[in-house]
Amino acid sequence: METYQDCIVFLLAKAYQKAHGSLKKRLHSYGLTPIQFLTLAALEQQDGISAGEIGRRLVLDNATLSGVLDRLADRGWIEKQTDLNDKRLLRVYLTDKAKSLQEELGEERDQANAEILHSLSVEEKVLLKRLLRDVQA
Amino acid sequence: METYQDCIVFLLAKAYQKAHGSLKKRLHSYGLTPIQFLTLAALEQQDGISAGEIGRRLVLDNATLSGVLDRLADRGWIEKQTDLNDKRLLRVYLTDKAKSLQEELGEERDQANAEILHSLSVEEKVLLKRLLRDVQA
DNA sequence: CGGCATTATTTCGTATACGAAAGGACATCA
DNA sequence: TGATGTCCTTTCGTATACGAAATAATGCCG
Repeated sequence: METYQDCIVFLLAKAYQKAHGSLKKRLHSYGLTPIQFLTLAALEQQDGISAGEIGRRLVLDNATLSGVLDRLADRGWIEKQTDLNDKRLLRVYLTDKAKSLQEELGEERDQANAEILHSLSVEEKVLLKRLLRDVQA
Repeated sequence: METYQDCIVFLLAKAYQKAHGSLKKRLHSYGLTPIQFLTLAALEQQDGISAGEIGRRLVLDNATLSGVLDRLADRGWIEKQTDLNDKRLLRVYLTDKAKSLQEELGEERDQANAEILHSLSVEEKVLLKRLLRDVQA
């Protein structure tokens, strides 16, 4: 008989739960959540993109992102700015604070990744990432 | 340079997001969410276990489970009953409605699992499940 | 040019998540 | 037996998620 333990939704949920918790702890002292961190990471790749564009890249609902950006702005990580040519667009820019902590945060992310995957071999780590990408696609 | 796309937290989040959405759609006509479904599945393995025991098995926070059980009870899927020998324990029982829909729901779960993993070979499906269990451990 | 579909964002309602505190019940030990 | 500590559950505050409705701005078509 199939049980909930075999359900891929359960397995993914629990693996994500653990991974999320691991990164969350490492970011706690910065006052950032994993999602807020990912939002900053998207902006590091391309600063000034719009809210909608961030949502597309991170596959985040606009409704969710709206609150995330509010909190990031409140705490001085980003600045929101309406595009002058198209006033529908909300452009988002990293602040100096965010830029100066970029490297430190990257190290926390690397350490979290290592911690989460510590029980896997190098080949398994690569394989898992590929399989997860295949599932998403 | 490492990017957010390589971050295991991101990959797990997005794979989970997709899997969760797939099961969610299939359960929608029953008025159940994936978590509520998993809670019923845990009770199918052992009816009458306590709220805390469900939380341990599903690795769900008690605070979360409290609301989940409320909604399941409101909608007639379970019955809550305080243990007479230890009044701290809240024992949870499936209703006839839940039992009668058990098989149907199992089929929805199987179809969701198949849909989520359709791009993987049989070996890859097995492998992914093992890797996810290793990550959790 | 004016009406209207389209696009971008926010707001709302509901449902997880989770740390922490609160509350009641049990157990133990002096 | 009574004080204390522990266990179980709920409540509270905050942060995702997401469908759907609301709002605002743009673009296009007649």
